[in-house]
Amino acid sequence: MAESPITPRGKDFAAWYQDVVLQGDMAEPAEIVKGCMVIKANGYAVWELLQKELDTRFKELGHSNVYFPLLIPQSFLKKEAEHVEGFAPELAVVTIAGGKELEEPYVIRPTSETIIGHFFSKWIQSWRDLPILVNQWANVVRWELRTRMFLRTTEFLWQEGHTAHSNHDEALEEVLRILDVYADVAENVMAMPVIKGVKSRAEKFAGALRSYSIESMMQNGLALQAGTSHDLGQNFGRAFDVKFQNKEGQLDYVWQTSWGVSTRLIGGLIMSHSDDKGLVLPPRLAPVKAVIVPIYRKDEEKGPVLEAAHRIAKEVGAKVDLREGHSPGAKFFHWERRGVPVVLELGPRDIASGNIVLKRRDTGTKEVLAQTDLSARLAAVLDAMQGDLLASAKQRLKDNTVTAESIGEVEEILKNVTAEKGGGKFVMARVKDDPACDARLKEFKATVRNIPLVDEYDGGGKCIVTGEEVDRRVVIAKSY
RNA sequence: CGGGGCGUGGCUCAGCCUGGUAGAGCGCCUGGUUCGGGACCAGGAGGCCGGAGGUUCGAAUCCUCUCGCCCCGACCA
Repeated sequence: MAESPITPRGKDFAAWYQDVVLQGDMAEPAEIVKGCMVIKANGYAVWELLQKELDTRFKELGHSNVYFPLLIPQSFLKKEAEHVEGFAPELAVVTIAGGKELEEPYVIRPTSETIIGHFFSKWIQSWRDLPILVNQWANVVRWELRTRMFLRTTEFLWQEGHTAHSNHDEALEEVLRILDVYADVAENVMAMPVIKGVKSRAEKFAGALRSYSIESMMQNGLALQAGTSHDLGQNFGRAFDVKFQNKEGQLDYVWQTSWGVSTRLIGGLIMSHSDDKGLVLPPRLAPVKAVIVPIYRKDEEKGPVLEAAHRIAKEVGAKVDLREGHSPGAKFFHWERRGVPVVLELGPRDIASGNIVLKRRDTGTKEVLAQTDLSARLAAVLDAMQGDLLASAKQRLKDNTVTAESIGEVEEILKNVTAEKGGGKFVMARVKDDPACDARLKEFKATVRNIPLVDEYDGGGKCIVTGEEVDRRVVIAKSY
C-alpha cells in the first residue's frame, strides 16, 4: 500500500490541515501573491453551497443584496476613532493610479462600514426610510502577518450585512436574529456546533458598541470564531452624519448593525469533520454526493458495467468516474480525499446479482444492496451522515469543555496547547468583562472567546482575576 | 520588523563542504498487459540550478550583492 500523502492529525495538526486542503483540491497557496490563495473548483463549489444557504435566509428576513466599491477614500476610515485604530495596521493603500500619484489615497476595503455609512447618510432622511437592510457578497483585504488557507488569508471572500434602524431595540433584535441565522447554518448545514455569545469589550469589532459571535471548536480543541454580528450603536451614524427625522419631528442618528461570515467557514468545516484519510464533507455541503466507480476486467465486462453505471447515476444523481488508466483502488482514494460522502462500487459481480456496493465516507462502512433499493437507501445514508457528523462534533465539544475556578487552573489547562500539537479545551470560568482581565489571559495566549448568551453552567460568582462578582462563566480558549 | 530555514525538470528532493558533460523518486506522454482499496513492463518528453556581478581555463558548487518563499514571535474574520 502506498504511503498516505496526508500527515496524521496526531502527528501535526497544522500540517494535517494543509494536507487535507491540498489533497482535497480545495485551494492552494497563491505563492506569487503574499498571503493569498487560489480557491479551486472543489473548494469554491462548497462556498457556493454555503452562499446559497445564507443568501436564502437573509432574503427571507427582508435583506437585499447590493454592492459597494472596493476602494474607499482613506479619510473615511479615519472618521470613526476606534475603527481607524483597529484597522490601520492591516490596510493596503492605493497611492498611484493612472500613472499619477492620487491626491487622496484609497484603501482597499478591509470591511465596508465607512463607505456604507457615507451612502446611508445620503439615503436616509426620515424614519420612513428605515430600516435599511442590505447585504453584499464581496472580497476584502486585510494585511495579516500570519496566514493559513481559508482561516486567515490576506484577501478573503465574505458577506457583510449592513442595516440601519430608528432605535436601539430594533437594531439589537437584528443583531441577534442574524446570530441565530449563523448558528442555524453552522449547526444544520455545516454540522458544526457553535456557542452564541457576546465578545468581551477587549475583543469587540473596532467601532462597535458590542460584538456577538458564534464560536466553534476544532478537532485540536482550538476555538474558531465562525461568525460575528455587531451592534454598532450610533457610532457610525455620528461619524458619517447618518441622521433621520423621527415621528416626533426630531433629528436623531440611526442605529446600525453589521454582520459577516467568510470563507473561513470552510476552514472550520474542514477542521470539524475531516480525518486522516482526507476531507469529509457533510452531505448538505458536498458538491458531489455520490460517485460510482465502475469495475471491469475484460472488454466484454466494460459495456454492461458502464451501461448500468450511467443508468444508476441518472436515477440517483451520482457522478460516474470514467477515467481510463486508473485502477478502481486509485479512484476510491481519489474521491475519499475529496470528501465525497458516498462511493458506489459497481462491477461484474454486481451486474450479475443486481446489487451495488455503497461505502460511507465518515464511518468507512460498506454495504451491499439491491440496485432497486439504492435511491431510497442513499437518501437515508446521506441523512444519517449529516446527523452523525453533527452529533460527534457536539460530543467532542462537550468532552473538551471543562470548568476552572482559578486563573492558575486555566493557565495549567491551556499553557501547552498549540495548533500543531492540539490538546485545546474550552475552559468555562468566571472572568469580568474588563480589558485588564483579557490581558491577563493573553499572558499565556488564551482569550475570552465569548460570554455565552445562555448560561448552561452554575450562574454567577467571583471573577478569577479581580475577585469581583460576575453573573456567569465565559468561554476561554486558544484560538485561530 | 527580530530569530531560524530554503530557492536545482510539474512536485519532493540529492548533488555544493573538496569547481570538471545536471541527477533520483513521484507525476506527465506513447504502446501493451492490468483493473472488487494507491498496477506493471517498455519507450519518451521535460531544467540558462531564483536573479545580478565577481574569482577561475572552467561555477549549481567559491565570494559579494539582490529578490522571493517557508517556519517561529509581536497583529487579526
